[in-house]
Amino acid sequence: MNIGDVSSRSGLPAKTIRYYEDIGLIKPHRSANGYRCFAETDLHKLAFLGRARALGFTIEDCRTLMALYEDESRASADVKQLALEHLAKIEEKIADLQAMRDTLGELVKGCAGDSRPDCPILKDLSGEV
Amino acid sequence: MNIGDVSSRSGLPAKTIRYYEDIGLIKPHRSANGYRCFAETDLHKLAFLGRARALGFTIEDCRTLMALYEDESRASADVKQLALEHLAKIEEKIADLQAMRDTLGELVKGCAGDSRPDCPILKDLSGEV
DNA sequence: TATGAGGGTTCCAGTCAGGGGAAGGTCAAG
DNA sequence: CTTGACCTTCCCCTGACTGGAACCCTCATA
Repeated sequence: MNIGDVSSRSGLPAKTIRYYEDIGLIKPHRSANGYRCFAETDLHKLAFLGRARALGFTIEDCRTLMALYEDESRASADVKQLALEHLAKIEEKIADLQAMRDTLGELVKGCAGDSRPDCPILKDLSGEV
Repeated sequence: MNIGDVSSRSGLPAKTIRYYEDIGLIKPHRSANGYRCFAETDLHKLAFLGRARALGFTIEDCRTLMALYEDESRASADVKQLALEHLAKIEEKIADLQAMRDTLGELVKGCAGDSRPDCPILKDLSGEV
């Protein structure tokens, strides 16, 4: 397969696939004309990466996950720990964003949103509380 | 005030303050020795920026917000619109993260986390569903 | 007077995960 | 033979800083 085929079959942009080769996540062969030549296993890896990235794992996490996946003697505890750490980061981000949303929501609620200059949002930002 | 003073009084790192000058958000004067020389109004602006950034506004949003703040004839509707758009982005991010959390949470729940290799997390990532 | 600590300055490079686009090689169809 | 769709490498760009090098300024102390 050429890169266009893997791209459409994996859903990943060609740029992303080249980048993943660049950082050593995949190692496709080359055809005589210099084109990348992907096997089914490469496609499988790319799909794996796409799903892991969609769950928010970092590239380095993905590298570790792939290594675990390929290691038949892995302990599921190692996978679970990585997932739990990632889950904790997600929870933290959610909490941060919710705090922003709550504060901002309150400010928006108090703002008339008309043609007058008086505005509690700016008032809060400027520190006049 | 020197940059160290504004840094501790605003809570922003000196690096960040220099960066804000670089991109034109503030324009402190200079002393004879070349040091930045901050007035109270600069400190006030930096505090404004710090609060806006803490609410997740982008730098460009902050630029707009500051301009609105300094424009006495602004309409609060403009501020409110900016805030509402930002709020919508926050909501979207929260929803994305919650979807990740839910999926990942399910996978983690199903993983024994022991010394055996069998792992539903890797199974899901590899597409064997 | 030297010197050392603790400010300050500029500039360059790196972060993360790719995206945009230029310049050029390859291949199948008309 | 040319056109158009692919493919290649290469370099710069993103946001919002952060780290570090190399150098300057000021003051207190030995």
